Amino acid sequence: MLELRLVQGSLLKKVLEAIRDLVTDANFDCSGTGFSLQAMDSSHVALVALLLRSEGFEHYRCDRNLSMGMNLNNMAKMLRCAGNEDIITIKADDGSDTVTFMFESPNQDKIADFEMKLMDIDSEHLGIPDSEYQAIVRMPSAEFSRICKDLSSIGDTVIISVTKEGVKFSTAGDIGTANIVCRQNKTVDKPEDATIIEMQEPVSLTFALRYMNSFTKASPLSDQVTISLSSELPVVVEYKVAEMGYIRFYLAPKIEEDEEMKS
Amino acid sequence: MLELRLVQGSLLKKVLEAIRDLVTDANFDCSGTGFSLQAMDSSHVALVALLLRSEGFEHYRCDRNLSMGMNLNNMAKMLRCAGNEDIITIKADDGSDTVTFMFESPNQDKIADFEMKLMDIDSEHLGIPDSEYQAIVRMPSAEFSRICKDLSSIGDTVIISVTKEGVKFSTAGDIGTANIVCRQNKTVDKPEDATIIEMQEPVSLTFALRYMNSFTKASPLSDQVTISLSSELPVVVEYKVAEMGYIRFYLAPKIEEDEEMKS
DNA sequence: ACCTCTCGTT
DNA sequence: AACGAGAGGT
Repeated sequence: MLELRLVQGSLLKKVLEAIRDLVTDANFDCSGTGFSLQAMDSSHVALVALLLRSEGFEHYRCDRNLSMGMNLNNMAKMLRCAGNEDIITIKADDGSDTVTFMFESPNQDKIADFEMKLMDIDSEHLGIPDSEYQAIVRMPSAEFSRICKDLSSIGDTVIISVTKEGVKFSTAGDIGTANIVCRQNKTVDKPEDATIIEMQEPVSLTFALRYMNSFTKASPLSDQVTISLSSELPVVVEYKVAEMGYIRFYLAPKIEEDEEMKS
Repeated sequence: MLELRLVQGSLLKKVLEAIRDLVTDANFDCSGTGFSLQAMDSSHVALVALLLRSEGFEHYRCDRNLSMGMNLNNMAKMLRCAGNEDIITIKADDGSDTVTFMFESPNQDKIADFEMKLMDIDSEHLGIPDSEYQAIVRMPSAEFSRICKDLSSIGDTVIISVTKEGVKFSTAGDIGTANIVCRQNKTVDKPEDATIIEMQEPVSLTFALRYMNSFTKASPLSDQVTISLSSELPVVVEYKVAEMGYIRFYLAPKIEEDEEMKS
């Protein structure tokens, strides 16, 4: 028996909007720790890891670990039927092949329940080691989103270069080139406007903008985004989910063309 | 000679937006009583009945009964040219094959007149008897609209079930099922938020969501909608037009599948 | 915070 | 033409 009651239901709605265009089917894993998901995108290039800790739920009952395979498009369709102020409860009976989403309007006048079929999905759950990163950039998520969107109208890839003064996003395409530099800025009126760079050593890596633009769909979840970079490691683009956990996107850097030739 | 002056011209604009995707051509009937329309939708499944009483007009002159056939898309095109604050006057000369819409801006600085060709439309005018209904639900029009829209992302039909505690909207589709229950609620801060159920006996009927979603285009006309249900009778979905009359939509229930087989 | 309106997109 | 996203207003 599973029963997870989330007062701020809009969080779950946003989580699904954030990952549904990257991942079509995935297993949600429930344990005492929380409600989590790990999945590769459909082209097996990027990885999404979601964690919503049990303490973030008003009520969290999970009698035994459960892995529920869901079609994220169908799940998103149902969650779109919840109001932004609704309380969302996720329910599943042991051994059942369905999951129920219950939506309660703030004044309790409207109660909706949506039942969805589960599916069998085989997925290897990767252990993701905690790594040290050469550079960690924290910046406003809206700004990062705007930059990726803007650059993708010029080129297909973005080179992210971090020095301790700032972070530079560069691209090149048929019509020209573009560079956007964001300076570190800690002394800002509102903390959510800050751009903070923690750098061990300069780093410069190249990524496909297509995936970056998918990642930024998570922007509504958090005012800030954290970008963790190291040579040889996938970049981690992380959005906090208020008081509950995070969504992390992993993407391997593009190898420089000359190195690509060597291999 | 016909001359109808409507101070709150936006009402007529909204009326047209409400019915133009259901009905393409229709006769507007003018008499001493008022300005009215009755038409089947293009697939002859739903019926629209509009009444704007003569008392609702600032000036109402209708020398003799007149039936004016109009293309509602063209009429809507013209009315869209009126500002929301404009006073609209509808004029027609006896025997003329055109109608004129005159728009006066609130400060009288702008006066526009649009002349539109009338068309011959043969329509049988049905007498619609006043019936007793097993259940009448009054609820916020925006909520009804949202429910129909949400359910149509899951299934094609809605089952509306009324008990004295509340009204339930249900659907089923490939990806799952959905039930939305609205409780009766008379004791609400604002009367337009109330949900009121007058029930003689429980009733449960099935309707095509496609039409319901067309009906809800009339939501801008009124904060509340009235849904009148009886077995064997078409549902009536009614929106009041402020101080003037109403738009009513009629739709026959779907017959249960097993009964359909018999026939 | 919610809703409306406008704009851009499919 | 209809829908969805974004911005601005209440």
